[in-house]
Amino acid sequence: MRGYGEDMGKASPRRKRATVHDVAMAAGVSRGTVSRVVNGERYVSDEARKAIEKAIVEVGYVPNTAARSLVMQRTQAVAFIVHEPDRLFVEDPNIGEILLGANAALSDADYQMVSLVVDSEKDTARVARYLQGGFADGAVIVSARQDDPITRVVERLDLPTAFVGHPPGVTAAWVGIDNHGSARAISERLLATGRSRIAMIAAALDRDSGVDRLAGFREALGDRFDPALVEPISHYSYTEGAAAMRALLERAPDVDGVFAASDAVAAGALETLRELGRRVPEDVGLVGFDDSAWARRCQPALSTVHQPAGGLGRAAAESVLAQIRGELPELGGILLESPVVWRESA
Amino acid sequence: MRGYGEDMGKASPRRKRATVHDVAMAAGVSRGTVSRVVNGERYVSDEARKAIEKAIVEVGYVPNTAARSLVMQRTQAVAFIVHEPDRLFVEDPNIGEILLGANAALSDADYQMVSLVVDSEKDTARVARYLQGGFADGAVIVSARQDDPITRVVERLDLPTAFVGHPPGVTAAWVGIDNHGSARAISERLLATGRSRIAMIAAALDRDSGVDRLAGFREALGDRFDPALVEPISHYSYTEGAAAMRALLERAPDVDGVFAASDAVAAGALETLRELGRRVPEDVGLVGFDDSAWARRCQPALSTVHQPAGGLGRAAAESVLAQIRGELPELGGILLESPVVWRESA
DNA sequence: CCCTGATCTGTGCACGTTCACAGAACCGCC
DNA sequence: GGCGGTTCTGTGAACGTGCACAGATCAGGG
Repeated sequence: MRGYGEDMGKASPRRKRATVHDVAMAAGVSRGTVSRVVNGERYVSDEARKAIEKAIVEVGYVPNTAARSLVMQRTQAVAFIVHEPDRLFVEDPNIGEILLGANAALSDADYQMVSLVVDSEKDTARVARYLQGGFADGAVIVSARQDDPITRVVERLDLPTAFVGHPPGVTAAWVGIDNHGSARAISERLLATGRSRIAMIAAALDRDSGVDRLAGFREALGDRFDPALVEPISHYSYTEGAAAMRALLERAPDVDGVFAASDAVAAGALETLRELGRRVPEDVGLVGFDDSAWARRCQPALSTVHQPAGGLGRAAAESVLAQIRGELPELGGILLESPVVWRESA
Repeated sequence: MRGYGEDMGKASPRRKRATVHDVAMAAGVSRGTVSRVVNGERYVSDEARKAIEKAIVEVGYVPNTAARSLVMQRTQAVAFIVHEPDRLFVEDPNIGEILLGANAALSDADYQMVSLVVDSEKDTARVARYLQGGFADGAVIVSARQDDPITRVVERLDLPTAFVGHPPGVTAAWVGIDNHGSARAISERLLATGRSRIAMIAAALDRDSGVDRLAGFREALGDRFDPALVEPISHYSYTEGAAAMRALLERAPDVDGVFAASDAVAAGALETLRELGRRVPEDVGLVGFDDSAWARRCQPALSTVHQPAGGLGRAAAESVLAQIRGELPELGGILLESPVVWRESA
């Protein structure tokens, strides 16, 4: 099947892509005019426009993104950076929804989303290099830690950025929910149902969300706050939640209310409670946080705080887009509503 | 810290990035030599190499990706395309793991992963345009449907591609599991535990996975297969699973075994069984498919088929990378092991 | 008849990189 | 000293696009 002497053999491994020049040739005009049509500018005669539009479909022209972004100094792409241990990325239902929300906002604005999972240090270097390579016009960053190298890179490049959640010490734009207030609200209602020995399984205290939820809990309980009834765990995970509940019951068998820092944690706790024969909500009231799929599927369904995950992603992406347009980011961040949802578990 | 009136005003909005030229100036050599150092070629004197390496960190040089991909005709990026209704993307635990597996393989090869969620028709057009724009050197495609426009675009561009799952009529590379064989295996063991009225909740019959699982079930049951005991649903979802189980029990109250097409479906079915007072596994044996987080957390834990989701993503990505290197894709696809896992539910 | 302004079109340059090529410097050897 | 080979370096393309600029054409008015 190798072609004969006809210069370029037929069935070449990959057909050369048509350029703006080919379109110009086919339409009998110059590159500049084609460029004007493609970018929808004024000052093009109807005749030329029609000929060019016809030529475009004929030769199958699609603009070369690399060339365009080289000359335009922008890529029409925004990075979605999630900084989590791999496992959690899968487990945490919020991240998927945040991703979809951000993706929707970016799609609407005709931007691409490049998602980067950074876990190991090697990944950190790779992502930093990538961002410095100028491959993205902005970044949405999820669950950054304190003193995060990625955060530093982004700040140094002063790339349009929005964080989901509010990493301490960062001045960039962020969107989030009022973890403190919501935690207080759900803890207060737990109190109002007549519980007296209320514990908390506090997770992710290296993150603002974890710290704030604990603070809200503490504030709600006031004098009745007992440090011995706080069980800290490292991640928002089911298994750690189950273990923490077990530890808590050993230490204080008389607990009658538990605020778990997330629905996954609550689901784990619920499992332990069931194993140890405690009825929920009769013996122990249990509440979670996130309003994820867990909450609705637990038996009994969890009372929890509704987290507008999709909205967070969308808002963060929109903030990045606004900054790309040259607008200044909102100072102090954006807070989205996160109402308490009451179900059967408390 | 701001400089004085030296031409370029102080605090300029964005500092111009250093180019290969700046490095050459600083090191007192030419562009070509810098390029050779950056790309690790031979024929560079130690002296020049040292001076250039020093200059690179001094001026903070990072290669411009757009310029490089323009001249190299490749982007060092692979698209990860997931074609699902948004909700399912979040619910389906496999997709997250597939994504991570693919991401890991691509990272190892120093490729970027661009993830594209296509749901609406608008998204289809956008993604097609994106791929035609030459922004990716290859594509991993998850859960394509029959007669998928994206599939057609990819074929037309003859872009290095690998599918996760085996869309009918597609000749490109794919990786998957033996849905047929695994479904048969788990159905046979269900039979072996002495069940006689065995039903199946069959999902996603517009996809190869759904069709194959049903076929495997049918083959295992042989003469005992009863079409009236097959309840079809459209997606692998919890809620549909719950509803299907209800319908099944109304139609045939004496079922004593159920093969649900996925763990999520099984979890829904389990919920219904519990509500209607059937004990699992005593009254009804129940098995799922996927070995997702659902399976371990159900009460009782589900017997199921282990699906190596991360491995599928990794294998698909590696196939794409191989094709980019110019190797021919494996004909007939790659099958990964998917062993049956026995737990308490059957 | 020329000038002014509006509309439309073509051309050269720049973006930052890689690659092919030409040439310089050095070595050892006849 | 000349010569072939190896090692090293600089230079001019090219990749495909957008943009600034210079012209071209045309209409209308003094």
